[in-house]
Amino acid sequence: MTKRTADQIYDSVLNRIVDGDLRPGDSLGEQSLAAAFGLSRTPVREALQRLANEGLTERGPRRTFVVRRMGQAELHDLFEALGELEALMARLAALRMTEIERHALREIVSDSERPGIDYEQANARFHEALQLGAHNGMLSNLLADLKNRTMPWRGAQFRARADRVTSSQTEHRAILKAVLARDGDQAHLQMRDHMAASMRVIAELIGT
Amino acid sequence: MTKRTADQIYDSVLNRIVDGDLRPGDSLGEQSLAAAFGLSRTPVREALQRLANEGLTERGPRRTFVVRRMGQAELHDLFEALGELEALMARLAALRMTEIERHALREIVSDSERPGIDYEQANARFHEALQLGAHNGMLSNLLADLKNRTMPWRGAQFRARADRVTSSQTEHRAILKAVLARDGDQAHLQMRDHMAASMRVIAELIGT
DNA sequence: TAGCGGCGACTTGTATACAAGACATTAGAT
DNA sequence: ATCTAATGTCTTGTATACAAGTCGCCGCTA
Repeated sequence: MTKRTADQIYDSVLNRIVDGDLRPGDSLGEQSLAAAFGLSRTPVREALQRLANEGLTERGPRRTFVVRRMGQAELHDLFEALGELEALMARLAALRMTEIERHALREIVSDSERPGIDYEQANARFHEALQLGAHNGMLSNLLADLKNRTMPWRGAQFRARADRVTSSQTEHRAILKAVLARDGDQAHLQMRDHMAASMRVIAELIGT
Repeated sequence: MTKRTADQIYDSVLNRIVDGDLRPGDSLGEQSLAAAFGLSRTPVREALQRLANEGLTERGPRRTFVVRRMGQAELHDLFEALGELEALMARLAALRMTEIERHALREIVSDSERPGIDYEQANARFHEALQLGAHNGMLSNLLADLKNRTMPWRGAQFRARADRVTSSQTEHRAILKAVLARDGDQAHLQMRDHMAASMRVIAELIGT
């Protein structure tokens, strides 16, 4: 598995944004980054363009790339769209999942309630299972893209989920029940509420 | 407005895909394109990467870019997601549009029913007005992205709309009515139906 | 003949050099 | 003093050269 240096730069810059090492508004000069990585500007440019296409950076003063500034309004807009798409995903999963997929989903929810489990990981598996069950590749791509855009708030997401483990589990159970019952409307509704609740907690943490 | 050559290449390749000049599966070699445009590989690379990020190309045999193959399944998946987001947009517009925006939307619908109007353009204006009224920048970005992905079927879209002008106008009126009544649920529903009907006609045209 | 290994052509990946544009600063004119 | 225009510097945009990887092909071997 040969790794292209452009990908390494991409990962590194992304991590620095997530960790708060690079703050919104910070300028990302090509040559300074190239020097920092000991590489040429070419792969740096490629990485920055990818980040811009994914909405994490934007063009600044001299057409430089800067870390995108995102506040409460952007967070709200993002979750409004993300919530709707996740709700669609849940509806499709309820209607289209195979028996095997339904069984796997039930297992995942059961596992996630065992004490001592890494809930962050369990949550990810739950959403992935639904995504697979929705049988819509385009939707999966979109969701991956939008989740990428939540990266700058990853810290807040993590803290929020820690506080919300119990209620989040309850909501997951409600979604699971609707999916197993093949009730698309109910799955849609429950997922919308689930995402809205998540956003509210994150927004509170950000606001402070 | 200075035009970067990379943008020109992007536009040109995109148009060639839309026009069917470049067909799905065709290989897009960097140096052959560079030679064709009389430019160097650098801006060509940038353009191809943008196209790949927007889902119009994908990686092929020797890590070359090839025009992405998209059939009925992809069209279905795409419109499933696009329809849901447009429906969300309509709902938000119904709830959030200002009086000025509502008035503008009404004007646009009225204009679109005048004989001899360019319906393609009127339709675009209708959707743009709703987009503005939804007051969600992230959603606008997503919609722009998804509409870009429908470009390969632009010919079919055009023909479909020509056949559907009358029914499409009726649907637009229904959406307008719901939006003016601030009935979010109804706007959502009507827009979903509108998009589903559009997709059906396009799918038929493709199938032949 | 089937399988395997190396050679070779062609592709993308990366580095470096040069061109061009944008912005800040400053000197000059009114 | 203020507005304007030129200029210098720093940035990105583009071109070219070189490195490295991938795939097909041919010959060799068992």
